[in-house]
Amino acid sequence: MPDSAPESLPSGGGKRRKAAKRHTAGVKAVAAAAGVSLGTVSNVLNRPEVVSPLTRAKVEAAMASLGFVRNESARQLRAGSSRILAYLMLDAGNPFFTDVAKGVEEAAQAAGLSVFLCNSNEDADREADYLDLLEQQRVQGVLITPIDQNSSRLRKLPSRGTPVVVVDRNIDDGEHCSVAVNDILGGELAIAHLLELGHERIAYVGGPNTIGQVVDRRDGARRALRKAGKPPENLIELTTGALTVAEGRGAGQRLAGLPAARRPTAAFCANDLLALGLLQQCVSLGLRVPEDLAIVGYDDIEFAAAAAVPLTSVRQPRQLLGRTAAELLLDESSNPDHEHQRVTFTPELVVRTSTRGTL
Amino acid sequence: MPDSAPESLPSGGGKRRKAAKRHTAGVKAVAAAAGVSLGTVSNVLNRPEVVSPLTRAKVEAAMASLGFVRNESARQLRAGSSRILAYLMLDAGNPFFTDVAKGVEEAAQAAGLSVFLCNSNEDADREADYLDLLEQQRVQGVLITPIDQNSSRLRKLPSRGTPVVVVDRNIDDGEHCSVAVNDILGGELAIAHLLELGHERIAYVGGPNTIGQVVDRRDGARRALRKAGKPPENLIELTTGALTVAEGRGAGQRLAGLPAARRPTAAFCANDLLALGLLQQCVSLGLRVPEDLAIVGYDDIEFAAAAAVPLTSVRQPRQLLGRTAAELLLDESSNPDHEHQRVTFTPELVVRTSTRGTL
DNA sequence: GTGAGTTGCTGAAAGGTTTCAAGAAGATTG
DNA sequence: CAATCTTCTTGAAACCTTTCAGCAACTCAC
Repeated sequence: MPDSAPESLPSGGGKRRKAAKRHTAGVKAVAAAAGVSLGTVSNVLNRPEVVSPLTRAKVEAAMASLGFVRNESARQLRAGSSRILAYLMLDAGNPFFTDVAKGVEEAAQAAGLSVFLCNSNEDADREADYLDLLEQQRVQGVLITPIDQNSSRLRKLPSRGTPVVVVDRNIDDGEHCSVAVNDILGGELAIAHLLELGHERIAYVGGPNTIGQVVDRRDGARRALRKAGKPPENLIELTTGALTVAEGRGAGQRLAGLPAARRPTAAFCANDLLALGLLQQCVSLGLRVPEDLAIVGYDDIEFAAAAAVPLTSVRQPRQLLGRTAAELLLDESSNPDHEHQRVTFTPELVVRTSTRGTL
Repeated sequence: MPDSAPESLPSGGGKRRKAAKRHTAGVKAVAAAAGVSLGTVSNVLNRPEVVSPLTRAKVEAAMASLGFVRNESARQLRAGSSRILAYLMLDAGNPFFTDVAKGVEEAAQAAGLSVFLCNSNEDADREADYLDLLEQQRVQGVLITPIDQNSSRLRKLPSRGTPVVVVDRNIDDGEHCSVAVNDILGGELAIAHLLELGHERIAYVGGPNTIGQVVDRRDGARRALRKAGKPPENLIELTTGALTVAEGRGAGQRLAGLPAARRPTAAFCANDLLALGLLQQCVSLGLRVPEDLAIVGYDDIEFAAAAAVPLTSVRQPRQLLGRTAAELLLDESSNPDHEHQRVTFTPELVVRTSTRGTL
């Protein structure tokens, strides 16, 4: 990587303490300092209302002066409950998922919980590692957009007491709730739109096929063709290795390299990152969008509207997706009568210049 | 929010268990099942090489059949160490920070640690809450891009044993390492470029001024003017409430509303999100970029190059920033001779159409 | 066949918190 | 003033793991 070299590593400040030793005072020290018992300190922490204002003040003063920091491991070990939710994301670099995360955070905050974000980065091993870790941490629950929805790990968690809600994917194995958007319908909307504009040869850009969304959107595309009475070969599949801008550029290269006669006149991309990369590459190789190649993306991320050619895209209710998922998770972990649910939202096509041309 | 309503909440699968009780087997149960002692099970977990292959197999079989999941709280309480780093981000929705996070994950993975991402979302209260939480969790260390670099909390953590590295900001209080890019220089580069193109009245779009980067980049801008012998009033400050696309659009609205005579001919934005919003709004209001308004962004996120008008931007070594920060943190928590360092990288101007026009 | 060295396993203690039954002190009632 | 309630506080047990000194059994050399 030809990135900037450090300009200076100079002056820096290795002043104080070296490798700091943990020297935190515990409840015991606080109790001694305040002249009360352990139980009382714990009460100040957990049930302030049962302790008299005077003692409480003493204890709080002691905590402040000793710099007491509650040891959450010990708390959780004894109390058995965690105040943390985790959202294991498919790709933290994709604005779609960070918007979903915002919805999750919103719901968690309302319930007084905190959220840890984990990024599997479309890597099944990392996903598995994180699932193990989160289970060992005994988090209150896990939200996940899985790369591998059939992972045995995924199915095992709930039966061992860690609730799991699957986000942006519908799974019906009776073990978790799931919240999704109808991806088949989304694919259908996209292709129906392109067919209506008169396109015949259409590329589908997406991959890998282990990702459920990629498959569903493609199946929706096929369905649209079928409904329109077109042969399935009219959908040309361009498989990518990931759902990223860089892969989109690669696909653009491949597409633009085809002789004009054989080249599709439109491309439907499994997400907006691919679409933006494809768009960028095609434009820079001299193809006109949408005249030479119409492009439809998926997700309608914020950057889609600001692209070189504003992107037609299939919009999903991102924050709502996250919020709903978190609420289901909270219900599962607090409501003894919880029943697993599958919630499905409906996507919506947003038409912009990349298919329709200037108005 | 006029977002899609649930299409169906039907069929769902409330089949199995309701609110699952935690019924995890512990080391004790495993020991009993395998016919060995607690200590041996622990050895299998932590020092597999000291236990004979035969016993190890028995124990592992017992673990598998009981579905043993190690309780990390107990482990950490006793062993005293956590295998987790946290990166507390300023804005998880900003691709710049997710790229930094990638660098962090890379370095952590190489060291066998996991990363939890937290999003303060430019909210000082949330930042404070997360800092408390992470300290209580006794994470191995905290990486943070602070919204409030003078927070007392921030300074207290290291003295209590939680190493902190400040990312994308230089602080010299002798309490932490920090890794940053020279933002003053970055601002200077941007403005020098605009001056060279002949612009006289230049807007600086950014805010709030509690964020260090916003201030430094502005100061760099001022310095460039001074060096060129221009009066400081030539820099017109447009203060925003956050560094987001939406705020950028708002600023665009304000700019475009000015009479052409008083309107700046160029705008330098504190980050690319603002720049993209500004660009989008200005274009949609009929301004031509760069003819009516030249725009320079900051960060050079992946989407900058794919924008309606490819964006001139100040590039920072994002992943390197994260990787370096994580490495410093690891050094701090493992090397007894650790000395705090301030590492500064050098930014680089990437010129594109938004200032230079078509070539 | 004795003593020293290995190897593998054991059992109790420790880590910091929460919980809970029970006690102490003070207030209220008849 | 005894009896009953309240209001606060207490101390020990429990949560699940890791650690470590020590023990048993075996091997090896002389």
